[in-house]
Amino acid sequence: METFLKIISQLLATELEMNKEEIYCSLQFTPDGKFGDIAFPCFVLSARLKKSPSQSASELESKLSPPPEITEIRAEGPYLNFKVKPDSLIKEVLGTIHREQSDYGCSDECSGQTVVMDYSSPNIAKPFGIGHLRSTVIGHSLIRIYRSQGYKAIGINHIGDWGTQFGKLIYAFSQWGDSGRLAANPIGELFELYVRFHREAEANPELERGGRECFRKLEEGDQYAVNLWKQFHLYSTAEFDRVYKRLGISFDYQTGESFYNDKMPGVIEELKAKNLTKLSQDALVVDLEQYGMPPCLLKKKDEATLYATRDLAAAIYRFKEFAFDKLLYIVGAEQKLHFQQLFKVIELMGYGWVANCLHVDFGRIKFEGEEMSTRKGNIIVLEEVLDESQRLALRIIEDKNPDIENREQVAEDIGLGAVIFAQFSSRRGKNISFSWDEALNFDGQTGPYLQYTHARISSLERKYGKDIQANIDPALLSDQAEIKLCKQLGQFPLAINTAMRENEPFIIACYLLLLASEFNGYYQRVRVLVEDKSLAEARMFLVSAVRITLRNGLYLLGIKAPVKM
RNA sequence: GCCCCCGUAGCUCAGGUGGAUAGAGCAUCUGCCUUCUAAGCAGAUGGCCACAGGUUCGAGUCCUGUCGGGGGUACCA
Repeated sequence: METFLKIISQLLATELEMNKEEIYCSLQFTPDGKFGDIAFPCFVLSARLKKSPSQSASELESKLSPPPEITEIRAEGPYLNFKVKPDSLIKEVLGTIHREQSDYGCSDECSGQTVVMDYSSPNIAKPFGIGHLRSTVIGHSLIRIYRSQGYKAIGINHIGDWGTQFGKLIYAFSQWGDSGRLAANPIGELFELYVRFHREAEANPELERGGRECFRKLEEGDQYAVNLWKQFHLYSTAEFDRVYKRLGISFDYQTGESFYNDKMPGVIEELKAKNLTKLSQDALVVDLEQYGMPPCLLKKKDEATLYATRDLAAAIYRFKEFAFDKLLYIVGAEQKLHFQQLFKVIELMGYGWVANCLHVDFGRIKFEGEEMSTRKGNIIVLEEVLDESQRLALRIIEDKNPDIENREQVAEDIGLGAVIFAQFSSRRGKNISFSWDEALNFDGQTGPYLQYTHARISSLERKYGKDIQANIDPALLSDQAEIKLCKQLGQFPLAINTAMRENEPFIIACYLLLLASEFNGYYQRVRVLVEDKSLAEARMFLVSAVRITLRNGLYLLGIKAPVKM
């Protein structure tokens, strides 16, 4: 599709003596094919030519003569619309897809650049809750999206394994813990201790003091505290690994907060040397009052560090280590202020690269309207959701396609598809309210809908049983729906690019739903495997391109595309 | 109190930098499986885009205010 945009922008650039890139960017796809395929909005011309947009459009219409790939140039009000010759469209788009296969949509536009992403970041000693799902799947998807555009993408799981909460846990364990119970059911036991600590702390504030004291000891290297912490860590990462394996996610680095322990003193020294710190209420802070923000706390009055200290050390370390062109934090919107403070401090330290740091925020997940709180113990364990989703998928498979081989695996793929896709069902800024009904819905705008579409086309390919021919006669694909599908297919690279620029995998999810919906409408109405050999060949060429694109898109979202379901 | 985000169909959400008739899905109702997987398709119902002003040729989109919801606001992350 870019081919045609380039041809048109070249044509207009020559005629108007304007910048080609500028025109290229302003071109848009028409709403519904009624007005041709590609539109040039003439609003920008009114100031230049001192004419109304619609006047400019109609003048351009009479001046321009269409190149061979364009059948029609027409002014419609303020828009100048171009109609692409169907033959060219079909050959160009479908040809590209079949040639590039799983690379369709990829580009080397950003090769040579490095992006570092901080995502997932669950806390040890707690179950992997549904609250951490968003960061995990958005980050994973963005890694794949950036890589598809040529970036070297480095994924870091910034595990929450340091901080006051572990002091609390060590304290709780020292009071009520039991090694036997811990070994038998580590996460369950730790979770109970955590909840109990917060419950009892409400009546007895002494506990909070004990927790803080334990964290300070931990930071000082106290043997008892460190040993316990190591155990918690080991148990937790084993649990996380199980979840990540299931989701098909791996990280380049699993360097949690504790990794930056030995890097904090140097950063604090640097801040002091740059005269940025001061003592306020016995705590070591960077004052940000003149920037309208509360101070950034580096050390508590008991000398213990805070997460801002660790994030600061982490950012500086990452730049030294990876010399990134971009650093993304896939972290909930409630930490917005924290990142503003963090970035401001880095800026004050004189590091220009802070301009390339971005907090990619997202809304909360609420459970059927209720706030979820780890402290109070009402948490939805991700594995339970995945289990339930798989179970439901299995039930449907047994009902609809009982003879399928390895049904457990297919059910797992579908179940995961539903849960993961649900995370992309709205722009990331929105809060998501989790409900079992919606999470386990396989109808309509869902992952299984896309997977089902993919499986049906795969089934067609099996029935067809031959290799897809590339030298089809484009004139055989003359149905309006066929042209429309080609246009939609041609916009896939653009969708990926937009998704990357906006750090918004949702864009791809939307694109795929539209593609699948257009395909399903076509498939319902038009028979693909017809008697006429060359017609069947041509339709398979189209339909198979849809499958390739669906699979590539699902891959970018981190969702599997089974060939049967 | 102050700062940030949000308010579009009964519900969940789309509507890239203002621009061509406000769109999907779910739910409800009606059709479509002797032909490529009905996890599908076609259709119907459903909207003073929270409210009030303003900017302009043009506002769901931008500005101000009001109301309603969410988040943040120094020793949690």
